[in-house]
Amino acid sequence: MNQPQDILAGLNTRQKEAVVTTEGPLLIMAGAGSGKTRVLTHRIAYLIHEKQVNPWNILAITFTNKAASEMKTRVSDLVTEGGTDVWVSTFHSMCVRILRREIDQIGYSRSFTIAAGSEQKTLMKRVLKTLNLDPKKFSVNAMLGEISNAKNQLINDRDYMRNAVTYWQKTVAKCYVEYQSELRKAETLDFDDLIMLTVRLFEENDELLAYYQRKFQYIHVDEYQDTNHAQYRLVELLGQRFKNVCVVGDADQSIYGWRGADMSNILDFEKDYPEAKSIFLEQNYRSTKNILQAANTVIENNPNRKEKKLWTDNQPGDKITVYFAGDEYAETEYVAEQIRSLMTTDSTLNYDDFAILYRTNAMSRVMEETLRKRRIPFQIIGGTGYYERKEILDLMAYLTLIVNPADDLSFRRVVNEPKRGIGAATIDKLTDIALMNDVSLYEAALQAQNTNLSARAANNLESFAHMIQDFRKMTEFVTITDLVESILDKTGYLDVLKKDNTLESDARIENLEEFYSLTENFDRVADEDENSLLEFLTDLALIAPTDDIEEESTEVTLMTLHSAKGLEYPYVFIIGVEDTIFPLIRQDSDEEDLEEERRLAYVGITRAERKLFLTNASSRMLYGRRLYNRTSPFIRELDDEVVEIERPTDAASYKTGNYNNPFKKRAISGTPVPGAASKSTRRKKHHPVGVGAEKEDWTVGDKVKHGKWGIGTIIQIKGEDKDMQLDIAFPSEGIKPLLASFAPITKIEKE
DNA sequence: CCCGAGCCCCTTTTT
DNA sequence: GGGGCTCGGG
Repeated sequence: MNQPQDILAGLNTRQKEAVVTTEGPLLIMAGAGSGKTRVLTHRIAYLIHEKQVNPWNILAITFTNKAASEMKTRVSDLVTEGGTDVWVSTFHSMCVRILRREIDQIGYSRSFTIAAGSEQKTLMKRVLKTLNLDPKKFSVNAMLGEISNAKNQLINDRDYMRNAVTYWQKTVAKCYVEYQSELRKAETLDFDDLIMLTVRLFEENDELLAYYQRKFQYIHVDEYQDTNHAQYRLVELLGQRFKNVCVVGDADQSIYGWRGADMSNILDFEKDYPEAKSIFLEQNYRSTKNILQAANTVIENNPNRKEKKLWTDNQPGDKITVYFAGDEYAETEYVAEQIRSLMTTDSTLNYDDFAILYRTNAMSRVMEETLRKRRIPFQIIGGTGYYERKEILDLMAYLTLIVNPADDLSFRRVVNEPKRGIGAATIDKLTDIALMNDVSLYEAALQAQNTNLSARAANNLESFAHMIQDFRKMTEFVTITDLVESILDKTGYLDVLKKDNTLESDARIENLEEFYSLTENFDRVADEDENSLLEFLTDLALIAPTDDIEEESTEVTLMTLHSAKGLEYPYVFIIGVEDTIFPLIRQDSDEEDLEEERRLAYVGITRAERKLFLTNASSRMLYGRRLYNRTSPFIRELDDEVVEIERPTDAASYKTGNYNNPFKKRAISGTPVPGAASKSTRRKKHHPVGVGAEKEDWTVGDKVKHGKWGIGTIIQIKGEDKDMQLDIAFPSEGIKPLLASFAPITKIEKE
């Protein structure tokens, strides 16, 4: 079986070439569905089998943990032994693994914990407060975003401070320094620290770097188009010695720019590695000709793009169905009905042959409702899900504090949860005490008796700290499942919920019980010798939404377009394909953002194997507001010949249907045909109400001045009062849909 | 110190 | 539409 010819069997010429080109830098430009995972796994197998490379000298970096474990399995299937010794992991997991061994060299504890999402926010909120900053001017999100960007650029807090020029930068710098020092004190790293500190570790320690360079003789990076600068640098450092760096990716699928991903990493690979070979995989094995043509014509609208054309030997297949619904309910009904009727027609189909994709998580709710009503089983991937629930976060904070008592973030979260008479005033005092003695809150609490705290408060704190101490001792000899059970019991957490006896508390109890399936799974495979609690928490922190997709389930899968990257389904629905929603346009969106949105559309379209549906609604409720959106330009960009349009047959819903024919060509790209606005929204009296620009009396044709984009013309008015939306054409920016109550605009008086 | 009511905010995508 | 936060009363 395991002969080299088997390893190359079934690969096309280009794929074979990519597999056997093992020495030196290699760029594999792999279009969607061109079999790149196959190439990567076969290449690794080939290295082991044919080139006698030790599995442990091979590194492969994937985008998600799931992709990593799949790759491991597939490599193991191809080689006789050693498949599991290959390092296959995500950047973040790899860095954790390295840091757990080495981070003490740069002064951190090796049992550091990881702060994700909501924890970072909580911390940043406190930072803003301590620095007395107006949260209206400096939002937690903006601040964290800026710091994340800096870290992705390998700029640490001190460098940032040194280089800060503007008031905004100087303020960010202060926050960055404070944020970092809090994390540091808590022996906690955020996601970006994992990469940045690993790079720092290597840059400051030649011997250590040399060790890992010798270890990783063959390096593979998948989804290279979505690497950021820090990750780029990490690969560069590791690959310097052997230069056997093989990167795989597709610039057209670069969709993580907002997260610091830098497409030029892949575009400039040949410059960075002058001796690099490039191989292009352009034959698609996944989709029908029509689907590919749709994908190709859409992506061709991106001006800044390297020419590339996917082709396939597959059948032309069905046309793309574009459906115009009246509102979001009609839209989801249509999707549900299609699934039902397709399954009736073709009995070989299963629910898991269908995926429903959307631009924002918020859009899953109506879809969810409809599917539930129609009794179609489904799973939702990602979103504000399980791991963001209060009770789960509380429980995880307990576990984190137990394993890392220095973690003040977790301490704060659970010290009075459930209520045990330790209020804000007490915590403030304790914080001062801890600060003065240079100890953690936990340590300060252990000795609360010897302080000026009231006897009652001190007692409460001490018994809390002792309880944590006891849990800490337990970890040495009980499973995580037992530990969790003990926490929920001894802290009284479960009791409080039980006594509450409301629908909500029942749900929380259920969620906590679900947590046991995680711990039990982990306990089953846990290594006796390792600090398994720490490992358990690390795994949870690094989990990606798609890691949770149930392979065996027979359910329809709902997820964002981002989450769908790398996946494929016979039938794909993309819902909410409307202007300003997909592409998602925000007030500061620019041309580059639009191109990334288009790449996202490309990713979405190419997920479909057999049949693609694009749906939209002429009116939809979003974030408590009813929006009236035009059809997405992406629909307009499709070739007429690969599309068939469907509209509601039911007269009632047709009434609210989208009157705008998306294929009616526009005078100038982005400028609507005169009269295209529906009658109901065009000429309405807008009475001055509210506080923003909606209190003005606007008419189509009015000239306005925008704070950022200068002078523009109103071309359409939708909704009224606080829901008023103005479409304004700016000479340099094109058309921007603005929510009047937020828009920084003023009317220009006629001269 | 706790809890509830009302107010306010926001509202993209995720390792 | 919904969740987090503040403020005021007990």
